[in-house]
Amino acid sequence: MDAVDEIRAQWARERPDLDTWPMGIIGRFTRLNRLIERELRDFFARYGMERWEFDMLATLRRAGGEHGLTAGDLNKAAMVTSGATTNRIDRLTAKGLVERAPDPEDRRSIRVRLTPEGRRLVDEIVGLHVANEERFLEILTPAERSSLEGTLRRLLEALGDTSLS
Amino acid sequence: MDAVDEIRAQWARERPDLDTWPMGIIGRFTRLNRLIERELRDFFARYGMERWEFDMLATLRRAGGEHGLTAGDLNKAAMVTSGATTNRIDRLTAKGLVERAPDPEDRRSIRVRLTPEGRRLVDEIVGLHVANEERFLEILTPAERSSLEGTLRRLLEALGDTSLS
DNA sequence: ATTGATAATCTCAACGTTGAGATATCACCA
DNA sequence: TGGTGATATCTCAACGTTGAGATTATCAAT
Repeated sequence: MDAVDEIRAQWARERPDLDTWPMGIIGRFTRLNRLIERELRDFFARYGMERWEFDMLATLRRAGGEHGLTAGDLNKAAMVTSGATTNRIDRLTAKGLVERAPDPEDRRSIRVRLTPEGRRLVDEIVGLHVANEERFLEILTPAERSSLEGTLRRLLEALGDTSLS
Repeated sequence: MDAVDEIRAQWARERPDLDTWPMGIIGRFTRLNRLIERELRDFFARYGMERWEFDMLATLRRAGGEHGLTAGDLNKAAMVTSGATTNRIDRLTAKGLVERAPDPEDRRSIRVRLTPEGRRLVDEIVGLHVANEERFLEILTPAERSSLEGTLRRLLEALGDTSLS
């Protein structure tokens, strides 16, 4: 019996004509996400970071290469508007964690690269971040983890989330 | 192969020492949630509503009773701060969908009640909302749905999401 | 080469939430 | 009964995102 069971019981009492089964899944996605977001925020706060800061550094780090990513790439990865990305690049630049460079292939674009300090920071934290995420999932058996992952992947594919770009 | 598989492949290339399996689940929660949020926003926009408006009306509707809920109850249900709730009650009041009434038992509190128009509106939309949510899940078999729901419930219970209050 | 359409980034006003503080009320106990 | 700490709501300045628009550069086609 969790909060979503309570919500569905309320609906069953007030609107017995409705079958609210989809809330049993989508409502739980929503709540789970909020709880995880809160935990992640607390986690990154311990390192003096906001979540979006880690996300941007991690996006750059895992992309690899010497040339960094364009502002547009970072837009898409973070799923925010271009104004927000400009602002975020400005702030990480002020912190000395990334830097802008001209894009040699397209003068409309810029390249955003990790500084050595930015790279050091993300490499230090990413392992701790994964270990922290493991905490939330440790009550699941290996079989449950694998089944859950497979189901989520199928849902994402069905919704068209098939590519980073 | 979805976006999360790509992300994990990037990490495997750049940091082969890391086992990023938790991202296979938590990363998918995050992305699934964002996609569902976008769909729900579009859905409610078709009825001239924001998602928070429906959520507040639905919270009041399923609670039942004549007396409505206090502002604090609505705070907790929406997981926002009291300032945001004051603002939202103001706006729904201006639209004629809810009304404030004094709380007979506690003069610090207020009671927020659906107006007849608010109740009519939420009763009209909630069925369509559930049908819309079904769309996202229709590719799952009944067995998968039930297994997924059970796993999510266990995760929520483990994270302490056991009550609405 | 020129033109027009498309694309990438930045700018900025408008908007909603946050978080801290103010006010009023309540519950409890000395 | 009066006092103290807790609680409920509202207020408001600060902040970050959005969405539209401006600017500059590129591409496609002639």
